[in-house]
Amino acid sequence: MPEGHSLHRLARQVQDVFGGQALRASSPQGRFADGAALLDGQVLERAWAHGKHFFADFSGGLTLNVHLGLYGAFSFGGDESFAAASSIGAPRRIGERELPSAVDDDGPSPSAAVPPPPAATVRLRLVSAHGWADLIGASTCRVLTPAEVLQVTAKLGPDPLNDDDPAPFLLRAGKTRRPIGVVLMDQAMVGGIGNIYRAESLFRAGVDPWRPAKDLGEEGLRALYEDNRRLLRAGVRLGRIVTTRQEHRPGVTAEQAWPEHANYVYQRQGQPCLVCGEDEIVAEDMASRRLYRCMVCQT
DNA sequence: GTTCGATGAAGAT
DNA sequence: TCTTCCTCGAACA
Repeated sequence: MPEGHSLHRLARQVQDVFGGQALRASSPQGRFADGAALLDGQVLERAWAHGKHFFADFSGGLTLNVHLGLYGAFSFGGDESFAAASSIGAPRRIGERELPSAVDDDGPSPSAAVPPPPAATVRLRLVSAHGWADLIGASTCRVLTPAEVLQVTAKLGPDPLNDDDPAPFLLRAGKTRRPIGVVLMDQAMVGGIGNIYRAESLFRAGVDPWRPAKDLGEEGLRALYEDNRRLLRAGVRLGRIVTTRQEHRPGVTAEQAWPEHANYVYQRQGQPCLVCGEDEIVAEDMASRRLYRCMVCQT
Protein backbone atom coordinates (compact mmCIF):
# COMPACT_ATOMS: atom_id res chain seq x y z
CA MET A 1 0.00 0.00 0.00
CA PRO A 2 2.49 2.50 -1.10
CA GLU A 3 1.62 5.91 0.21
CA GLY A 4 4.33 7.71 2.12
CA HIS A 5 3.66 6.13 5.51
CA SER A 6 4.35 2.64 4.09
CA LEU A 7 7.74 3.70 2.78
CA HIS A 8 8.75 5.20 6.10
CA ARG A 9 7.65 2.03 7.87
CA LEU A 10 9.63 0.04 5.38
CA ALA A 11 12.74 2.17 5.96
CA ARG A 12 12.35 1.77 9.71
CA GLN A 13 11.94 -1.97 9.37
CA VAL A 14 14.95 -2.40 7.10
CA GLN A 15 17.05 -0.23 9.41
CA ASP A 16 15.94 -2.28 12.42
CA VAL A 17 16.66 -5.70 11.02
CA PHE A 18 19.56 -5.04 8.63
CA GLY A 19 21.24 -1.82 9.81
CA GLY A 20 24.99 -2.21 10.37
CA GLN A 21 25.08 -5.73 8.96
CA ALA A 22 26.76 -7.23 5.91
CA LEU A 23 24.13 -8.56 3.49
CA ARG A 24 24.01 -10.97 0.63
CA ALA A 25 22.11 -9.48 -2.31
CA SER A 26 20.73 -11.45 -5.23
CA SER A 27 18.07 -11.23 -7.92
CA PRO A 28 16.29 -14.58 -8.27
CA GLN A 29 14.10 -13.12 -11.01
CA GLY A 30 17.21 -11.91 -12.82
CA ARG A 31 16.21 -8.39 -13.79
CA PHE A 32 18.25 -6.81 -11.01
CA ALA A 33 21.25 -9.14 -11.22
CA ASP A 34 23.75 -6.38 -12.01
CA GLY A 35 22.54 -4.11 -9.21
CA ALA A 36 22.46 -6.93 -6.69
CA ALA A 37 26.05 -7.82 -7.59
CA LEU A 38 27.10 -4.24 -6.81
CA LEU A 39 25.63 -4.46 -3.30
CA ASP A 40 26.40 -8.09 -2.46
CA GLY A 41 28.55 -8.45 0.65
CA GLN A 42 28.37 -4.81 1.72
CA VAL A 43 27.14 -3.38 5.00
CA LEU A 44 23.75 -1.65 4.98
CA GLU A 45 24.50 1.60 6.79
CA ARG A 46 21.22 3.49 6.72
CA ALA A 47 17.72 2.96 5.35
CA TRP A 48 15.56 6.01 4.78
CA ALA A 49 12.61 7.30 2.77
CA HIS A 50 11.59 10.46 0.98
CA GLY A 51 7.99 10.61 -0.18
CA LYS A 52 7.28 7.30 -1.87
CA HIS A 53 10.95 6.50 -2.54
CA PHE A 54 12.94 4.07 -0.43
CA PHE A 55 16.72 4.34 -0.10
CA ALA A 56 19.38 2.22 1.58
CA ASP A 57 22.96 3.46 1.82
CA PHE A 58 25.63 0.75 1.59
CA SER A 59 29.21 0.77 2.82
CA GLY A 60 30.69 0.92 -0.68
CA GLY A 61 29.17 4.38 -1.19
CA LEU A 62 26.29 3.25 -3.38
CA THR A 63 22.60 3.52 -2.55
CA LEU A 64 19.76 1.14 -3.30
CA ASN A 65 16.68 3.04 -4.52
CA VAL A 66 13.28 1.36 -4.72
CA HIS A 67 9.92 2.70 -5.81
CA LEU A 68 7.12 0.24 -5.15
CA GLY A 69 4.83 1.62 -7.83
CA LEU A 70 1.30 0.31 -7.59
CA TYR A 71 2.01 -3.30 -6.66
CA GLY A 72 5.45 -3.51 -5.15
CA ALA A 73 5.97 -5.14 -1.76
CA PHE A 74 8.69 -6.34 0.56
CA SER A 75 8.19 -9.48 2.60
CA PHE A 76 10.38 -10.39 5.55
CA GLY A 77 11.30 -13.49 7.45
CA GLY A 78 13.90 -14.67 9.90
CA ASP A 79 14.72 -16.15 13.26
CA GLU A 80 13.66 -14.90 16.68
CA SER A 81 16.38 -12.28 16.96
CA PHE A 82 15.37 -10.96 13.54
CA ALA A 83 11.77 -10.59 14.68
CA ALA A 84 12.86 -9.10 17.98
CA ALA A 85 14.88 -6.41 16.20
CA SER A 86 11.79 -5.08 14.49
CA SER A 87 10.12 -2.08 16.10
CA ILE A 88 6.96 -2.67 14.07
CA GLY A 89 6.34 -6.28 14.90
CA ALA A 90 8.16 -8.00 12.05
CA PRO A 91 5.32 -7.73 9.55
CA ARG A 92 5.30 -10.44 6.93
CA ARG A 93 4.79 -7.82 4.28
CA ILE A 94 5.20 -4.11 3.74
CA GLY A 95 4.08 -2.30 0.65
CA GLU A 96 0.61 -3.56 0.04
CA ARG A 97 -2.49 -3.55 2.15
CA GLU A 98 -1.34 -4.32 5.64
CA LEU A 99 -4.14 -6.65 6.60
CA PRO A 100 -4.46 -8.10 10.09
CA SER A 101 -2.90 -11.33 8.87
CA ALA A 102 0.23 -9.32 8.13
CA VAL A 103 0.98 -9.15 11.83
CA ASP A 104 -0.55 -12.42 12.92
CA ASP A 105 1.58 -15.09 14.44
CA ASP A 106 2.06 -17.51 11.58
CA GLY A 107 5.61 -16.24 11.64
CA PRO A 108 8.88 -17.98 11.09
CA SER A 109 9.82 -21.04 13.04
CA PRO A 110 12.59 -20.42 15.61
CA SER A 111 15.19 -21.96 13.35
CA ALA A 112 14.10 -20.11 10.24
CA ALA A 113 17.34 -18.23 9.58
CA VAL A 114 17.64 -20.05 6.26
CA PRO A 115 15.40 -18.38 3.67
CA PRO A 116 12.99 -20.51 1.67
CA PRO A 117 13.51 -20.89 -2.07
CA PRO A 118 12.50 -17.54 -3.59
CA ALA A 119 9.41 -17.11 -5.72
CA ALA A 120 10.21 -16.69 -9.40
CA THR A 121 9.08 -13.06 -9.23
CA VAL A 122 11.52 -11.93 -6.53
CA ARG A 123 13.46 -9.01 -8.00
CA LEU A 124 15.77 -8.56 -5.05
CA ARG A 125 16.56 -10.75 -2.07
CA LEU A 126 18.59 -9.41 0.86
CA VAL A 127 19.88 -11.93 3.39
CA SER A 128 21.58 -11.35 6.74
CA ALA A 129 22.78 -13.85 9.32
CA HIS A 130 19.33 -13.77 10.93
CA GLY A 131 16.75 -13.12 8.24
CA TRP A 132 15.89 -12.02 4.74
CA ALA A 133 13.74 -9.64 2.71
CA ASP A 134 12.21 -10.28 -0.72
CA LEU A 135 11.13 -7.50 -3.08
CA ILE A 136 8.50 -8.14 -5.75
CA GLY A 137 6.59 -5.96 -8.19
CA ALA A 138 8.54 -2.72 -7.76
CA SER A 139 8.38 -0.22 -10.59
CA THR A 140 11.90 1.01 -9.80
CA CYS A 141 14.80 -0.92 -8.30
CA ARG A 142 18.25 0.47 -9.01
CA VAL A 143 21.63 1.37 -7.56
CA LEU A 144 22.58 5.05 -7.44
CA THR A 145 25.73 7.05 -6.85
CA PRO A 146 25.58 9.85 -4.28
CA ALA A 147 25.18 12.42 -7.06
CA GLU A 148 22.31 10.44 -8.55
CA VAL A 149 20.60 10.24 -5.16
CA LEU A 150 20.70 14.03 -5.00
CA GLN A 151 19.22 14.25 -8.47
CA VAL A 152 16.33 12.02 -7.45
CA THR A 153 15.55 13.78 -4.17
CA ALA A 154 15.89 17.24 -5.76
CA LYS A 155 12.87 16.43 -7.90
CA LEU A 156 10.70 15.64 -4.90
CA GLY A 157 8.75 18.13 -2.82
CA PRO A 158 9.17 18.33 0.97
CA ASP A 159 8.20 15.20 2.88
CA PRO A 160 6.01 15.96 5.91
CA LEU A 161 7.32 12.81 7.60
CA ASN A 162 10.91 14.05 7.38
CA ASP A 163 10.16 17.38 9.05
CA ASP A 164 11.20 19.13 5.86
CA ASP A 165 10.60 22.85 5.53
CA PRO A 166 7.16 23.19 3.89
CA ALA A 167 8.14 26.50 2.29
CA PRO A 168 8.76 25.09 -1.21
CA PHE A 169 5.30 23.53 -1.17
CA LEU A 170 3.63 26.70 0.09
CA LEU A 171 5.45 28.82 -2.47
CA ARG A 172 4.70 26.66 -5.47
CA ALA A 173 1.17 25.60 -4.56
CA GLY A 174 0.39 29.24 -3.75
CA LYS A 175 1.10 30.21 -7.34
CA THR A 176 -0.80 27.63 -9.35
CA ARG A 177 -4.41 27.47 -10.44
CA ARG A 178 -4.20 23.70 -10.82
CA PRO A 179 -6.82 22.01 -8.62
CA ILE A 180 -5.63 21.39 -5.07
CA GLY A 181 -6.64 17.75 -5.53
CA VAL A 182 -4.08 17.45 -8.33
CA VAL A 183 -1.41 19.44 -6.51
CA LEU A 184 -1.50 17.22 -3.42
CA MET A 185 -0.83 14.16 -5.58
CA ASP A 186 2.08 15.79 -7.40
CA GLN A 187 5.22 14.37 -5.81
CA ALA A 188 7.22 17.36 -7.02
CA MET A 189 5.01 19.59 -4.88
CA VAL A 190 4.84 17.49 -1.71
CA GLY A 191 6.11 13.98 -1.13
CA GLY A 192 4.21 10.97 0.16
CA ILE A 193 0.55 11.87 -0.36
CA GLY A 194 -1.40 9.38 -2.47
CA ASN A 195 -5.00 8.94 -3.44
CA ILE A 196 -6.32 8.17 0.03
CA TYR A 197 -4.56 10.94 1.94
CA ARG A 198 -5.49 13.36 -0.84
CA ALA A 199 -9.18 12.56 -0.59
CA GLU A 200 -9.28 12.32 3.19
CA SER A 201 -7.26 15.44 4.02
CA LEU A 202 -9.39 17.53 1.67
CA PHE A 203 -12.53 16.20 3.31
CA ARG A 204 -11.16 16.99 6.78
CA ALA A 205 -10.37 20.51 5.62
CA GLY A 206 -13.81 20.91 4.01
CA VAL A 207 -12.13 21.86 0.74
CA ASP A 208 -13.48 21.17 -2.74
CA PRO A 209 -10.73 19.21 -4.55
CA TRP A 210 -11.37 21.21 -7.72
CA ARG A 211 -10.54 24.56 -6.11
CA PRO A 212 -7.44 26.20 -7.56
CA ALA A 213 -4.59 25.63 -5.13
CA LYS A 214 -3.70 29.32 -4.90
CA ASP A 215 -7.23 30.15 -3.72
CA LEU A 216 -6.53 28.38 -0.42
CA GLY A 217 -3.99 30.98 0.57
CA GLU A 218 -0.82 30.33 2.49
CA GLU A 219 -2.65 29.52 5.72
CA GLY A 220 -5.02 27.11 4.02
CA LEU A 221 -2.15 25.35 2.31
CA ARG A 222 -0.11 25.23 5.49
CA ALA A 223 -3.05 23.73 7.38
CA LEU A 224 -3.44 21.09 4.69
CA TYR A 225 0.27 20.25 4.85
CA GLU A 226 0.17 19.98 8.64
CA ASP A 227 -2.93 17.79 8.60
CA ASN A 228 -1.28 15.47 6.11
CA ARG A 229 1.72 15.30 8.42
CA ARG A 230 -0.59 14.24 11.27
CA LEU A 231 -2.35 11.66 9.13
CA LEU A 232 0.89 10.25 7.73
CA ARG A 233 2.38 9.96 11.22
CA ALA A 234 -0.70 8.08 12.38
CA GLY A 235 -0.29 5.84 9.34
CA VAL A 236 3.31 5.06 10.28
CA ARG A 237 2.26 4.27 13.83
CA LEU A 238 -0.76 2.11 12.96
CA GLY A 239 0.44 0.51 9.75
CA ARG A 240 -2.73 1.52 8.00
CA ILE A 241 -4.54 4.66 6.98
CA VAL A 242 -7.05 5.87 9.57
CA THR A 243 -8.28 9.39 8.92
CA THR A 244 -11.54 9.70 10.83
CA ARG A 245 -11.64 11.68 14.06
CA GLN A 246 -12.60 9.69 17.11
CA GLU A 247 -16.03 11.27 17.39
CA HIS A 248 -16.84 9.84 13.97
CA ARG A 249 -15.94 6.32 15.05
CA PRO A 250 -18.64 5.78 17.68
CA GLY A 251 -17.96 3.05 20.19
CA VAL A 252 -14.39 2.68 19.03
CA THR A 253 -11.30 3.55 21.01
CA ALA A 254 -8.86 6.04 19.58
CA GLU A 255 -6.28 3.59 18.36
CA GLN A 256 -8.23 0.42 17.72
CA ALA A 257 -6.39 -1.26 14.91
CA TRP A 258 -9.34 -1.91 12.60
CA PRO A 259 -12.10 0.62 13.16
CA GLU A 260 -15.19 0.17 11.06
CA HIS A 261 -15.11 3.74 9.78
CA ALA A 262 -11.44 4.33 9.04
CA ASN A 263 -12.04 6.84 6.24
CA TYR A 264 -14.56 9.57 5.46
CA VAL A 265 -14.85 9.42 1.69
CA TYR A 266 -12.31 7.04 0.16
CA GLN A 267 -14.30 4.27 -1.56
CA ARG A 268 -17.43 5.33 0.33
CA GLN A 269 -19.36 6.64 -2.68
CA GLY A 270 -23.09 6.12 -2.26
CA GLN A 271 -22.81 5.65 1.50
CA PRO A 272 -23.97 8.25 4.03
CA CYS A 273 -21.42 10.86 5.00
CA LEU A 274 -20.10 10.31 8.54
CA VAL A 275 -20.37 14.05 9.23
CA CYS A 276 -23.42 15.45 7.44
CA GLY A 277 -25.31 12.17 7.06
CA GLU A 278 -26.29 12.85 3.47
CA ASP A 279 -25.88 10.34 0.65
CA GLU A 280 -23.67 12.78 -1.22
CA ILE A 281 -20.31 11.06 -1.34
CA VAL A 282 -19.34 10.70 -4.97
CA ALA A 283 -16.52 9.17 -6.99
CA GLU A 284 -15.31 10.93 -10.11
CA ASP A 285 -12.15 11.15 -12.18
CA MET A 286 -9.53 13.83 -11.71
CA ALA A 287 -6.48 13.70 -13.96
CA SER A 288 -7.26 10.03 -14.65
CA ARG A 289 -7.21 9.10 -10.97
CA ARG A 290 -10.24 8.20 -8.88
CA LEU A 291 -11.37 11.09 -6.68
CA TYR A 292 -13.77 10.83 -3.74
CA ARG A 293 -15.54 13.68 -1.98
CA CYS A 294 -18.70 14.74 -0.16
CA MET A 295 -20.74 17.19 -2.21
CA VAL A 296 -22.19 18.72 0.96
CA CYS A 297 -19.16 19.05 3.22
CA GLN A 298 -16.57 20.11 0.67
CA THR A 299 -17.30 23.49 -0.83
C1' DG B 1 -4.34 18.08 -20.71
C1' DT B 2 -5.13 12.59 -21.67
C1' DT B 3 -3.83 7.60 -22.48
C1' DC B 4 -1.06 3.84 -22.07
C1' DG B 5 2.16 0.49 -20.31
C1' DA B 6 4.76 -1.77 -16.66
C1' DT B 7 5.62 -4.01 -12.33
C1' DG B 8 1.95 -9.11 -9.18
C1' DA B 9 -1.55 -10.71 -6.62
C1' DA B 10 -6.19 -11.03 -4.89
C1' DG B 11 -10.89 -11.14 -5.45
C1' DA B 12 -14.84 -11.38 -8.47
C1' DT B 13 -17.11 -13.68 -12.33
C1' DT C 1 -10.26 -15.37 -17.10
C1' DC C 2 -11.18 -10.66 -15.96
C1' DT C 3 -10.88 -6.54 -13.14
C1' DT C 4 -8.99 -3.82 -9.80
C1' DC C 5 -5.41 -1.34 -6.99
C1' DC C 6 -2.86 3.44 -2.04
C1' DT C 7 2.04 4.69 -9.15
C1' DC C 8 4.69 7.03 -12.36
C1' DG C 9 6.76 8.35 -16.62
C1' DA C 10 6.59 8.34 -21.55
C1' DA C 11 3.95 9.22 -25.44
C1' DC C 12 0.50 11.55 -27.18
C1' DA C 13 -3.31 15.79 -28.57
